[in-house]
Amino acid sequence: MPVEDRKKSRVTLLDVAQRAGVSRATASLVVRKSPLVGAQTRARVEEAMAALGYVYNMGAARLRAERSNAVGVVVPNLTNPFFAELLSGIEAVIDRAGMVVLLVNSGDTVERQDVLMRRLREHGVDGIILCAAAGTQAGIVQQLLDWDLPVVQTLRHISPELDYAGADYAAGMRQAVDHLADLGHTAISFAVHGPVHSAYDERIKGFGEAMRARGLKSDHVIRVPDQTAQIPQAAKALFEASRPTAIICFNDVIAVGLNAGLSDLGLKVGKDVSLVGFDDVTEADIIRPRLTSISTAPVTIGEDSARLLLDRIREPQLPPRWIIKPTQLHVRHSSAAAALSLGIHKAG
Amino acid sequence: MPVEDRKKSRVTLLDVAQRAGVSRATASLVVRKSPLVGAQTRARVEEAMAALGYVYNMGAARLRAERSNAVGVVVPNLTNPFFAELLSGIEAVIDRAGMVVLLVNSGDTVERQDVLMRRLREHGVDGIILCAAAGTQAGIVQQLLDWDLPVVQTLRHISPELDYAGADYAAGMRQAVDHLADLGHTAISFAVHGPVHSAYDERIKGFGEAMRARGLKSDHVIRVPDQTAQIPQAAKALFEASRPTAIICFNDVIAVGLNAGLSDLGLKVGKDVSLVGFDDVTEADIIRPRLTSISTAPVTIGEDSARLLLDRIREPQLPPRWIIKPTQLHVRHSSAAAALSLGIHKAG
DNA sequence: CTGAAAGCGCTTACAG
DNA sequence: CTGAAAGCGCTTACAG
Repeated sequence: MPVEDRKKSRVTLLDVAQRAGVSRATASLVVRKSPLVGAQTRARVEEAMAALGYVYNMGAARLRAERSNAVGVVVPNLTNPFFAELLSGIEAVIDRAGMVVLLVNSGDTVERQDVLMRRLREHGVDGIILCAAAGTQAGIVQQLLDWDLPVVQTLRHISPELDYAGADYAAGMRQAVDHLADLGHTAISFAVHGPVHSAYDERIKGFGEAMRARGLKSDHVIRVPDQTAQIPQAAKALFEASRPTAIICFNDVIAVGLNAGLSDLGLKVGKDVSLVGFDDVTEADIIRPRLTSISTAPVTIGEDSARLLLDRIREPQLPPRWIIKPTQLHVRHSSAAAALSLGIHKAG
Repeated sequence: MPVEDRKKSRVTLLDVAQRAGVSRATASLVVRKSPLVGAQTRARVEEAMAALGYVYNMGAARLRAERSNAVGVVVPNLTNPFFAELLSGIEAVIDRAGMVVLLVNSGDTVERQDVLMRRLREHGVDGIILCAAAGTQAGIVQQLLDWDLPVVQTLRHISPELDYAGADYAAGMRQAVDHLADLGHTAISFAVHGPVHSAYDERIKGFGEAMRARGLKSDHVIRVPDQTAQIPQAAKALFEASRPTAIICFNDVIAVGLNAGLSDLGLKVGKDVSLVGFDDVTEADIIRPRLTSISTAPVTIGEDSARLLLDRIREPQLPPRWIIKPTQLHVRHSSAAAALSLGIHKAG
């Protein structure tokens, strides 16, 4: 038959009901797996669905039931492998719940984020997992409440009133500092980059407090380029600025870049200078020297945030919950005792 | 007012129309930016929408109009940075079209893929971008035609009847082989892993043909572990098997892993042995030695596949189109003249 | 456990 | 350019 006719003849729940000899309401109950329907009735309906090639129409269901089985996920960036892992955790949990992820990328700008949040809302998502763009104002929370839309914050938080899943970044910095201080390092720099947000602040603050707690100077915080490709070149200036014997990195992207840059300068990482990364991405174990890093388990954070959202959709009145996972120090070969690191002064 | 009431009082197009003093149809035309509406009428309606906090209900629109402004994207894997880049390209184009991405992860199994394709269909997506799970049968195409659902294949193809966006993998292998042969290498191995699909076959075939074209033996194809963390350990066996002076890698993940494994064996990559990667991910330039690699531009492929899908949604009767991008050789420091590579025999 | 009726919020012809 | 009516496919009470 012609295409027109095929389109017209889309099979509906009524068709299924008629073929099965039941009412539309009963067919609807079968689709939704209600226990109210008897076994043989259910079987007849299911057979009819199969025979007719019935496709459930979420759109129609959503219109009546105010439930879309879709959640929005707003990330600031897709190419950073860290966010890909986060997304992977989110997707797995949402998928298991029989729901679907609407993915949007804010590019870390609040304007785009605003447009995209509206778009998600128009699409009727049941809730949103938000890794807020840098600069997002806490005022957004009021808007979200007005919208009556469940939201959980992930990795970055902007308000105590909203659920949050993240890692204990300050504790992670403490682990990094203590590890290096225990190895005898005193001149420790912190290499950072990227936009400023809660996770940034917590790391900066964590670094400062941990350094001071060990009686060390905490003012060696140095920004390196945001562009991955340019990070290696930043190694030189970083040294000339403060002559560190050890460097803690804001993330593993920086660590990998500086590892290259230091080697370009003729320095042996893990001998002349120690390097500690942050995030512990898969790669940390397969670069040389193997990278000592603080793991923040992005997949787990993704799973946590998805579970928080599912709970909140189910029970909107729940008080805000924060799941903050401890970080873990993975010692590998890029960090070593300070005595061995003195060789760095050759580099000047 | 209580929450119940707020929910009830969801503002609809009718509310907007009444406040603006027009009919619902007119308000609908304004929402859809129809040119049929006069400027001052439009202004009145828009003002009413703003005043009332109107939110367009895609679900209702879709029910009537059979258009969801959402496309499904099926990937086999999210944690591989390569797919994240692909996704990034797709998302950018779909976003620019005012549409939204439904993201699902098949885990590279056809069973999951089947479930997820159905789910996307129930959600009423306007089309699907499919990076088919390994083992997907060409029979799926008939199902897709029955479903009347626009689909474009990306990175991997299973049928000539469907649109496809990818890279010329065979040509890429030729570039890699020619580059190494030009440097005087004759004992060249090909390190592969992962599931078997069209892109896999094309690379294997491309390697074999290119080697034979240069009069070289093409049987040194060696599988390394799929698990990234285990790749470095595979370097030793790889050598004992065939004593290559150069290795071409199926992708950069393998190249980075072997780079580490070779260095663990005391071999200098780019001197004792040459290494050529495939994909040219960002990282290729920031590991040491810098990795010679064949770029396949995943972001561009993502953009291409999204554009193909948008075109097909607009014009379903278009003949199938294939966009196959040329690859590019990026020579860096991991590949060098063969004479320098003889030192490898020390490793035995 | 099942049926008849109403309605979710929009768009689509069809008149004017 | 605008209005009144019908209907997309489902679910929700309400009776039985």
